[in-house]
Amino acid sequence: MKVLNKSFFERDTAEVAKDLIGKILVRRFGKKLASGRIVETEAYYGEKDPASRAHGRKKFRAKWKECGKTFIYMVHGNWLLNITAHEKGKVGAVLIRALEPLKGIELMRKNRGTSEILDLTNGPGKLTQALRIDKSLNEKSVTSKQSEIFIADGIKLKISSSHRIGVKKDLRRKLRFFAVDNPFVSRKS
DNA sequence: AGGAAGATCTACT
DNA sequence: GTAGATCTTCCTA
Repeated sequence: MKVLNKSFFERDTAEVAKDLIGKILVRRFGKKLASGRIVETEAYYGEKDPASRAHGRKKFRAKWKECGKTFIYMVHGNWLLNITAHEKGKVGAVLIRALEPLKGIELMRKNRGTSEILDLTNGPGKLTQALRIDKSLNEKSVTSKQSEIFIADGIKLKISSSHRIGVKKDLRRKLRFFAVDNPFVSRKS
């Protein structure tokens, strides 16, 4: 299993978001691993993006400086998982919106309290529940196999794009990317 | 103290 | 498929 290195994340945020489709998100529990294929992402920019957490907030902009790190925060009672990714001198992060469960499915079932596989990780708040991701994993590097959370190379999937979901003030650009015809994508269009 | 935030679940038409 | 309650942390007053 090949782990993505830091340079992968040091590119334009939307490019990284698109390229993350088909990659494998791995969660380490000591020696045990749980994993899922990334099938849906969204790109968030900094000051020019009104929907971004970094918008108008110096504190976050400073934290986003380094690429390839987790950025986790709570919205409506759900933890959402982002990975910082941007070109040098810019600001941006990629939100992981949905996974296709690969390993550790039993564990995910337990964490989610449902046996329905399609319902385990088909949403940003759901996948963090399934993989037990919360604030304690904030600002961890995802570029090392030893990390509690990291991203490995995967396969190429057919990708489509759309506008972001749930944001009040979206940009004109389409910044959501998802795998075509994958049942784990949270929404069709 | 109050409200907003990248959502989810349930209960209906 | 839509509508409403509820979820928990952080930011602003």
